[in-house]
Amino acid sequence: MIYTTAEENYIKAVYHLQQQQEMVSTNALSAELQTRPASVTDMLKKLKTKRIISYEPYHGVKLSSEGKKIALGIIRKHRLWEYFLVDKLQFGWDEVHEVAEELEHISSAKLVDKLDAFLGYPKFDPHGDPIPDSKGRLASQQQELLSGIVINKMVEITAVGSQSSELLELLKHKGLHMGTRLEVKKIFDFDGSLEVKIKNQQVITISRDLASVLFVKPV
Amino acid sequence: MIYTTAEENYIKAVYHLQQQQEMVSTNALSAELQTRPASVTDMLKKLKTKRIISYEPYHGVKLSSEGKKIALGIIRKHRLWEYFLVDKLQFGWDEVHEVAEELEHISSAKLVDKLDAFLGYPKFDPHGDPIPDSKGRLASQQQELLSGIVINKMVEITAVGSQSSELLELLKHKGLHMGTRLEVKKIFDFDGSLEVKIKNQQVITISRDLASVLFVKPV
DNA sequence: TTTATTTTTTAGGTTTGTCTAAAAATAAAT
DNA sequence: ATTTATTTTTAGACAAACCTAAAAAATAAA
Repeated sequence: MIYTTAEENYIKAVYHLQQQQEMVSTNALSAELQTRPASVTDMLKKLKTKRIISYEPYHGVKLSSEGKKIALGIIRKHRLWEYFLVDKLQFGWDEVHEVAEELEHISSAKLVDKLDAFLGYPKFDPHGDPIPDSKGRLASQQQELLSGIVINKMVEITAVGSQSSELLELLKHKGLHMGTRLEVKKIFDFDGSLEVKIKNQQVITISRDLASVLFVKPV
Repeated sequence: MIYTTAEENYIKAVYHLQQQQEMVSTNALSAELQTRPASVTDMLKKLKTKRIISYEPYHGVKLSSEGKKIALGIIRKHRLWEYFLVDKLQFGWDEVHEVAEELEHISSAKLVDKLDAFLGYPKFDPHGDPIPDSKGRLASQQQELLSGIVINKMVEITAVGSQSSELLELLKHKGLHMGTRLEVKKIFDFDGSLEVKIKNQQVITISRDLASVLFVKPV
C-alpha cells in the first residue's frame, strides 16, 4: 500500500501525540498539523476506512498496529535523512528538520535500506532520537532529564525534547549539542535554574524550562 | 517562486521536447506525460499566466527564459541525485531513474549545492548526460553516435540516448556501460548491424537501432 | 476549394485535501 | 440537573490536477 504525503503526515502526527497520551484528540491533531479541526475529521474518516487508525467519532483516535508500522517507517526515513544531512553534507543539526520533512516522503524502500547501509546503520539521529531499524525496532538509551540530575555528576547530552527552531537557536548560542559533557554545579530553588559546568569550559546558566527538555545520560 | 510537482513535470517535459523541435505541441506533451490533451491545455494556461512558457492556443508552446532556468534547476537535481545513488549508494545505473524522479522535487537549494559539493561537482550523470552547474551551465562533450563511427577506431561510451528500461536491460545484458571502450570491427550493410570488439573482451553484435542511441567519444 | 481528418480547446465532472459556518455531542460549571 | 462552554462533526465550497465528451480550429486530402 502507498500513502499520500498528507496521509503520512497525519499518521506521523498521531504517532507523535500518542507518546504523551494513549488517545489523541481532533484538536491536538489540528494544532500539530496546522489545519482546521474539520479537515482533521475528514482525514480521520479516510484513515479509518484504510484501517490505519481506530477512531470513534467524538472519542479520539489511535494507531492500529499497521498504522504504527507505517509511522515507524516514516520516522526511520526522517531520521536517516537527518543523519545523512549532518554527517555527510555538513548541515548544522539545527537546520535539517524541514528538509527531512520533505525527504521522508520519498517512497523507495531500496533507497532507505541502502542509505542506512551507507551511513553505517546509525542508531540515533543528530538530535539524539533513536532511528528505527528496518524491522521498526528502536534502540533505547537510559536517559534522564537534566532537570532531575544531582550535583557534581558528569553527564552527556543525548537528546533534546523538541525540534523547535527557538530551542535549537538557544542551544547553538550556548554551545550545547549532542555529546556535550557537563556537570550540574548549583540548583537555585527560586526559579529552578541551574549553573552547569561544561567540560573543559566555563560555567553557564540553564533555565528550568531548558533543563526540562534536555536529555542526558551518566558517563 | 515555488512550483508544484505537477508544474515541474510539465516544465521538464517542455524542456525535453524542445531539444527536438523549437515549438512543442499539446499532443507531444500529452504523450510524454501520460495525461490527456485536455489536461495539458489546462496546465499550459496556468503556466502561461505564471510567465514560465509562451503559449498561443493551437500554436504550441515554448519555455520562457525563466522557464528554462527552472528546467535546468530540476535537471540539475535529477542528475545529481542519480549520481549520488550510483556512486554512493551502489545502485545500478539502470535503476535510478524512478527514484531520481521523486528526489528532483525536493526544494531546498542549500541541499542541492551541498550535495553537489559532497559528490565533488560531477559533470556527467551515470547515463552520460551533463549535469548543469549551480548557474545552469552545461558541460559539453564532443560525442558522436556509435552508428557513425569508422572501423578500428577506439572509442568510449559516454552516454545513452534514452532511459527506457528496455534499453538499459539490453545494455546490461551485453555488458555495456558508461566508459566501456570498444572498436567497430565490421559494418553490415544489409541490416546496419555492427560487430564490435569490447576492449580485452570478446566480439559482440550491436543492432542498428542500438548503435543509434549509443554516444561515444574517441579515446 | 471544399471536404475529411487530426489536433486542440472548451464545458462540465471527479478526487484529494483543504476551508468556513453551523449543528451536535461532550465536558464543565453553577 | 440545568445551563454554559468547549470540542467535534456535518454541510457546503474551493483550488489543483486530473478526466470524458463535444465543439472548434488547423491541417491534409480530394
